[in-house]
Amino acid sequence: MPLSRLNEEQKNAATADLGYNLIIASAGTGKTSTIVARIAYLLKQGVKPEDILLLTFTNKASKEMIERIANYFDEKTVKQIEAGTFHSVSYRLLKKSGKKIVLKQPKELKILLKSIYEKRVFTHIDSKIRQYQYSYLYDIFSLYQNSSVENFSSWLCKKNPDQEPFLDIYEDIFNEFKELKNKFGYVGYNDLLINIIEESKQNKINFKEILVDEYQDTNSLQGRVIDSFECDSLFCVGDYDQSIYAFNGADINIIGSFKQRYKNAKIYTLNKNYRSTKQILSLANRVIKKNPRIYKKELIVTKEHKDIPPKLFVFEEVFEQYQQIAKKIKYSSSKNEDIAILFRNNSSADGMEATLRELGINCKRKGSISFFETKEIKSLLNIISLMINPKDIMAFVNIFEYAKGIGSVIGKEIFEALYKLGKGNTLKGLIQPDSEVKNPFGKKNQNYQLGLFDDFENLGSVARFRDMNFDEKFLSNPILKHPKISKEGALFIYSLYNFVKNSHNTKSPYKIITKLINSNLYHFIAQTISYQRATKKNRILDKELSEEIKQKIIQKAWILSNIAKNYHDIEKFLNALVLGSSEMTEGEGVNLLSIHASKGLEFKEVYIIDLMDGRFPNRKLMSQGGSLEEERRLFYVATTRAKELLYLSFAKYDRIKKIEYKHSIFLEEAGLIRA
DNA sequence: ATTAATCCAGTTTTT
DNA sequence: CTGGATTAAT
Repeated sequence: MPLSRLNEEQKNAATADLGYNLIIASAGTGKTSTIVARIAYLLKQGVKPEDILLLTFTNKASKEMIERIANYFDEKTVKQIEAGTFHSVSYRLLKKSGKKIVLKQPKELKILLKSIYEKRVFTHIDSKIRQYQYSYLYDIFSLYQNSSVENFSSWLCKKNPDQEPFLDIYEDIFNEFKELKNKFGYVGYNDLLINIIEESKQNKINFKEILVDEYQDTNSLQGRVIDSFECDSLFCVGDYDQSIYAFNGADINIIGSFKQRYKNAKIYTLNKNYRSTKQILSLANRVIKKNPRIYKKELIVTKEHKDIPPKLFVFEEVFEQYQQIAKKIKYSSSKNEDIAILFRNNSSADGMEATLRELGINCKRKGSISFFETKEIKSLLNIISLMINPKDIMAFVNIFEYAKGIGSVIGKEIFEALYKLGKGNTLKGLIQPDSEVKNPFGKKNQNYQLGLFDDFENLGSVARFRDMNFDEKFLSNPILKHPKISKEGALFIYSLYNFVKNSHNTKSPYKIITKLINSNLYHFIAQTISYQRATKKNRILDKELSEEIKQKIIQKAWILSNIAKNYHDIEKFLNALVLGSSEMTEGEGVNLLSIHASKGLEFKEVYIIDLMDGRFPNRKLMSQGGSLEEERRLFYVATTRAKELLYLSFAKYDRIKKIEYKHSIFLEEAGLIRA
């Protein structure tokens, strides 16, 4: 049993009585083992698996813990434990209550917000004060939702009184934003949490115990999610010094005030470090000591052997740094998988990766832009989004980017027309238009005063498409009367029509993607993308190259269809991608990670690179509400990832950006450089 | 007025 | 490489 492997303090925590328990677990003290053991203990005590809720920071973390528990219990039992991130658990619970949910990426919701924002006029009384740009406004609103229950205006006013003149406009924008999200059927990350709080108020969701990993990074909204379940037993595990998500509303006071907030709360502390060598730990502690303390911390080292001191490398130039690190890794005796390169900003990753490649070293990186963000995959996903949610105007307009002669304006007009023809369902409007509606383009007749004719000046004649071999039903769709649709545009709509007709009843994600890949619609899109990419600066299309690119595009599409094989429900498939796609990693070999992404992981050999003042600590962020304490915690997290070998490095000059750098202050605090 | 093409600047951390 | 702004073409 997992309990037998624990030390005394871990065992005490894992077998704590039901109630409000907070476990302060410093880096490397066996936090995961303790959670795993706790769950095993609960199951052994007869708690039903479906009454256990495990909340983790990433889906990967919960998967790993569940797998470890699966070593001791049968699969069926383990599978019933409700586990995942706050967001994915909320999604599943909402889904259980039968709601239809279509998740949207923040990036897309920002575009929606932008369209609302641009209709507003900001007048400046004082020319020095400017309104927030839409993107920042979105972020600040998201931060507000995550950290406060008061209304947005007063929250923002407290935070930045300068913005007072715009508060009413902001308020108005977000009201409309909410309306539109409703209208188009969009749900964002925060909405998941807000909705589950509402839901559990109405229908109480019961758990015997809720376990929360990385408790130091919960924010107020997440805290309210926990409280909304009104659970009598909590098992929260965290470390004050590893709180690194303040930008997302994470509030260390949540962990600090645990005792005040919960009756008869008990606090357990794990002090024995099993991960790192003495010298690595004392370096980490020297730095973190500069931060104010809430709980006392005395780490006890258990690893006495192989105590190699951490080493600092200083380079003249950034690129030289990457090269030398790559070289060092090449001749390292550690396996590539046991090595990690950590950095504060993702911008360090590209240069480092390229240099590693040059020496033939493989590396593993988060699959960020690489796969799901490419046009060929995004267009597929947009089409699928539209199939699930025919009200999805953004997916619709994005798809029509690939239709010649149809931009965002005409795209929207077509959408609105189909919306009318299908009584709220654009796909129905396309394949089975309401015959009552003769002219779906009604909006323009609001301009009587301007002397414009109602409707369009001239509805286009459908006769222009007579020679295109469209089927009769399609040809009779009033949508084709839009005067600005060209033959090519009509052909594109026809291919969408055919695809929808053939697959709107298909439920299996794999089948639907297969149909899509084989459709004219996708060929059209793949063709367009490949032409774009094969067209050089001199505007000449390289036919051979475009054919090659097209094949690659189709190959990628097949990869997506393979991923889809793991799902039976198309809606769940799509939402799972939104909830988890950023966690996917690509490749094998040396781990290339941002410090944020390295949370919870450990490696035998760790390199922390680009330790320059300005970059780390990130001065730009600190000026926007970040803090040196938070940056210091980041440094602490980074150093404590290392088990045996820790290397730190920086460069004095960046040739490309032409910036001279000083070393990071943390290197002084660590005693590696004299001030 | 809308779309398509072209050029330029900028790049934080995550669900 | 992308998002945004500017410009040319329909």
